[in-house]
Amino acid sequence: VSSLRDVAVRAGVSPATVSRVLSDSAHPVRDDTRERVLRAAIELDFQPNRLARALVTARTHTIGAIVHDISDPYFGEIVRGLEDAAHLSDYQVFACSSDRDPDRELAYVRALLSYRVDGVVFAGGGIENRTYEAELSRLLRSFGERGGAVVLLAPHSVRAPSVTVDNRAGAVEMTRHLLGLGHRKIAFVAGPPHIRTSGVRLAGYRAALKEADVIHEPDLEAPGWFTSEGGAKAVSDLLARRPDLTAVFASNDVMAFGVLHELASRGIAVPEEVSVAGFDDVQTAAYLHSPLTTVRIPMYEIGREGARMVLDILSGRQVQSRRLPVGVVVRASTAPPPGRRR
Amino acid sequence: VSSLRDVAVRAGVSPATVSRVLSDSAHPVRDDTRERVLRAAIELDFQPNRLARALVTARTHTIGAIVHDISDPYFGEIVRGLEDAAHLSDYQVFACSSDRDPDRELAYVRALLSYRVDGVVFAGGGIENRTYEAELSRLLRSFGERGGAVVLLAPHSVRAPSVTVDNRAGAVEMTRHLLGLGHRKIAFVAGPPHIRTSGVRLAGYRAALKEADVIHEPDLEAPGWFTSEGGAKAVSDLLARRPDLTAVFASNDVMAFGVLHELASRGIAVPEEVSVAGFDDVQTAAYLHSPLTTVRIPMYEIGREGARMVLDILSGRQVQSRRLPVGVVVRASTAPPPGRRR
DNA sequence: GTGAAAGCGCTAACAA
DNA sequence: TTGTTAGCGCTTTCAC
Repeated sequence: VSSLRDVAVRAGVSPATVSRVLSDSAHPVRDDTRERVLRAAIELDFQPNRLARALVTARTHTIGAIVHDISDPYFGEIVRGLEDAAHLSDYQVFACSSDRDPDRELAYVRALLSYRVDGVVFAGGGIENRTYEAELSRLLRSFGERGGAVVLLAPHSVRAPSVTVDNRAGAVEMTRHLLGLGHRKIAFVAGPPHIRTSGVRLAGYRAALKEADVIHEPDLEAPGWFTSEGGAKAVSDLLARRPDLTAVFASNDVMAFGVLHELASRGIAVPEEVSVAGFDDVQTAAYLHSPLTTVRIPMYEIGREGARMVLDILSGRQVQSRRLPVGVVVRASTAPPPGRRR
Repeated sequence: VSSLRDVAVRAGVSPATVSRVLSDSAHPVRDDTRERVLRAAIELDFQPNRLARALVTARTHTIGAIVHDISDPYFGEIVRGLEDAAHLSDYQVFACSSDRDPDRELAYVRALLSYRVDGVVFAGGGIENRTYEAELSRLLRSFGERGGAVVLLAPHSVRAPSVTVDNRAGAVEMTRHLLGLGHRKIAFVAGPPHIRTSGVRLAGYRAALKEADVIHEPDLEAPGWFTSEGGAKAVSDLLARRPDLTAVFASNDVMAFGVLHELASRGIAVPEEVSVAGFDDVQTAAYLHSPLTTVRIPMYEIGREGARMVLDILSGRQVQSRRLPVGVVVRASTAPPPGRRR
């Protein structure tokens, strides 16, 4: 528990000199002095207090990441990417799970600002809620004014540079894939209604149907809340009102898992009787019994680029929002509908 | 970007008074003074600087969590539990993914200590490596001396209070389950050899075999590194040398996913031809086509209890290591071996 | 019940 | 090249 002062005393120099050596400043220090300082620091097992440093430099070397749920593999991957890139530049990340609750999210943002994080990254789709959006943009405005970096990794009401994918295009592409296989009764399992990403993916599905002149049938849509349980529930509701469906497009993989499970437990064969598609390409998606056809989102890269963008902003570099590619990965869970099989 | 000083000026009081009001200290403050301070704080949108506070109180209200990989659902769940419990007491958590690399882990620990976290939680099994273990215990000793709390959530060389499960018993129980079904050629897919948890689970498997007087055959064991890819690789190696195996016990679920995938791609039916068991009961385990029989580890609770334990230590309460229950969850992936079927 | 002053551990002018 | 000084924003004695 020694301080820089102790090191100074032991090395027989002033605290300033120690600081210069240990924070390798541009200020010149004679080589043998440097040596002595270094030796003293090692002997005392000195660990600089980053709080004290941050207090004067106004840089904490920390990034806050707001995610919906860190235990959701989608966010796990993103945070891992963030963390790895941050670590390379000696940054630490605070991950905060808001559970898509506006109040909890705001509370976390306030806490992060109190800790004077250098950057805040929003990994999940923004919550659609007037007061939340107003309050958040107010908080972030003052954060930005004092030099904080804000980066978005999904559709959001806040205006800030982003690293995103074209969710709409991904949904369009997957829907086309299913249409191309001959499906016409394609059900859609949506995310939570108040999350922007949900709406964007849904819009892509609808657009692709329209483009193909397939009538849009509202009773083929059901919310699945981006959870496995929700996906299972959704498909059982869908089956109840539309036993004629031949494909289910779950707008994230975790829901697709629930869908697959529910179908299996009803003895419905995938893809022979019903095709199932997901979205995200979460790690385990490829390892299912019937490997999941899905839209691949480069989550790790999104996180990594997000962290890099934060660091770029902080070092005054100009940044531009980026779009990372998405693409359908066809695996075994989709096939032509029963009638059409050759 | 206002400071406590600004609030003081606006409220017409001294900084000390503002501090007393805002950090609700025991020190008495007249009600109307308090009012004025509160109002001024709101008007200025004051956000206390927690770094400055931490510098004087020597408490940062942060906990560092060392995990092997935050994108692994096992750790995702634990971190979520940690985070939720920490959040309730206004604590934030830093999650650090070490990739089971001793150097990276030590680097993270040093960084956390530099940030003066109040507690460090080791979520993953300890790495077996002399220098690592020595250096780590040295770091943690001084950390403990200055009031830091250390809690372990898995087998570890470091000595500290822990929240763990009986990994050995879990492995024993699962092996017995398989033996009970009539299996005798039970393969075991192990975790990374240098991680303590791997060894403990392996020991449980071996002990159960011995107990049942089944000869222990080393060629029925293969390392799977706690990853899906590793699991897939392991089972294909196992199959090559032991085509007679009738069950595979993967010592974590993620590896079991790889095992299931590999078997499926070879057209081997689960559980009809080969039974598969996992360990952990990760979220998606229940949602597979053939829901996985596994040893349930209460990950969320482990994390939650871990955070509580840290907080207890910090508030000077006496803590005792805890054991949380484990138990086999029988699902569809296990059944009697082919010959024995009635 | 309130304020003045010192100081947490560090960095950054400014002098020397 | 080194040291002295001031101060980051807060809490906490100690007076009053």
